[in-house]
Amino acid sequence: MPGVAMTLRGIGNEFGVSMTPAREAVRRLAAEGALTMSSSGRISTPELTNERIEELAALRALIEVELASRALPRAHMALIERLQAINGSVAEAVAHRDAVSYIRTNLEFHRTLYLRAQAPAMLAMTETVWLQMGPTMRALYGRLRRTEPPQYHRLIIAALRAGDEPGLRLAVRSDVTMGLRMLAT
Amino acid sequence: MPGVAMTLRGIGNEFGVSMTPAREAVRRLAAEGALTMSSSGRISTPELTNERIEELAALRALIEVELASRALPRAHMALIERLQAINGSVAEAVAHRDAVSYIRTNLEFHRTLYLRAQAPAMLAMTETVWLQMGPTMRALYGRLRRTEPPQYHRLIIAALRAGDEPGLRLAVRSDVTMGLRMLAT
DNA sequence: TTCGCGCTGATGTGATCACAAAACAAGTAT
DNA sequence: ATACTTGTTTTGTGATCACATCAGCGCGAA
Repeated sequence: MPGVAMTLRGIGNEFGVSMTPAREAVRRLAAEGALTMSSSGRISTPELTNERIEELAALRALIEVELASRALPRAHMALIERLQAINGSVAEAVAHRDAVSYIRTNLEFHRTLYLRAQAPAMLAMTETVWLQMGPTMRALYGRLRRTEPPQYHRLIIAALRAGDEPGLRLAVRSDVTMGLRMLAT
Repeated sequence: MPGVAMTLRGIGNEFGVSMTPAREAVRRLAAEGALTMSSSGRISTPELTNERIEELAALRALIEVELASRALPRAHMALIERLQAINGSVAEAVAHRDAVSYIRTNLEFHRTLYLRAQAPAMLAMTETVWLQMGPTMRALYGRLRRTEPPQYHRLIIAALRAGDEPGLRLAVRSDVTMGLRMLAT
């Protein structure tokens, strides 16, 4: 949950290692914004303000639209079929109201598409943004009551199949901003 | 220089500390892409391929244009004058053929503008990109022989003064892509 | 001369410890 | 009842050490 505090010794014990590896993992995650370190070094999951959520959503929209656009010329039939299969898992997670599984499969859908863009630096940046939103997404999707799968995923697949670049950009932008608009209170 | 290897003990000695703080700093920089770690853990500065440079330039163009656009409504006279002063330092660095000073003042110009956007996550992403290009920029600007200061900085300032948002976007995009086009061989 | 092999030195990793600082709790005074 | 203070516990930091592993180098054979 956002704001939860953790200790290095606790993390080390949880994973059966000493403080040293726990420290390195925490410092790295903190550098990526996935964890927050207070001035005195205390560790906690980040609590995002609404402005921060809006900013991260804007970053996602910027970078992921570009990634999708770069992936489009390389998107063959096999990829589209994989995306459809993953989308089935997303729908299943939504039906079961499994927030964690929904987040995982949803991001896998996006990552599978973006991998085709052959742009590792952009993908890494996007995944950093995802990581920063992790606790907040989990907390808010958990209390969310929905049964319909994400509509924009179908639009993304349709645009890929048609080779429609403007349509793809719009679909990805809509999927990202709509998915996050419900996060901001 | 890109590709130069470093050791934890060497870094620790250089800064008068033990291996532990050196390790944490290196791991963090590696997580941000500012350093490269081989599969066996050896540390070196990154050697960027041309594709990587193009990708990072595209990221800069995407995010920095957005940052400039967000800073525009908040750009008052005092900020524009600060930018002009910094631009004078940039011109001075170019005249003295001081590559390091040029990179520093050039980035300070951009950062000063983007700070007004009130978008810390975007600024952090941009600075991460800068960090990744650091060694490459230094190596290639060092051998560069130029005497004229960056032309697009004047365009940025003019667009800010006129409140011209499309012009500002174009000027920033041009400054970023032109400045990096000379990096790709 | 060149390729392969074994060895030695160097390097990163993880554990443990001492220490300082911060957080917490309890007790007391107002 | 509340606020302040003091003592105790917890927590992160940095240093040091043992160890496994890898890179580099020299030696020898084809």
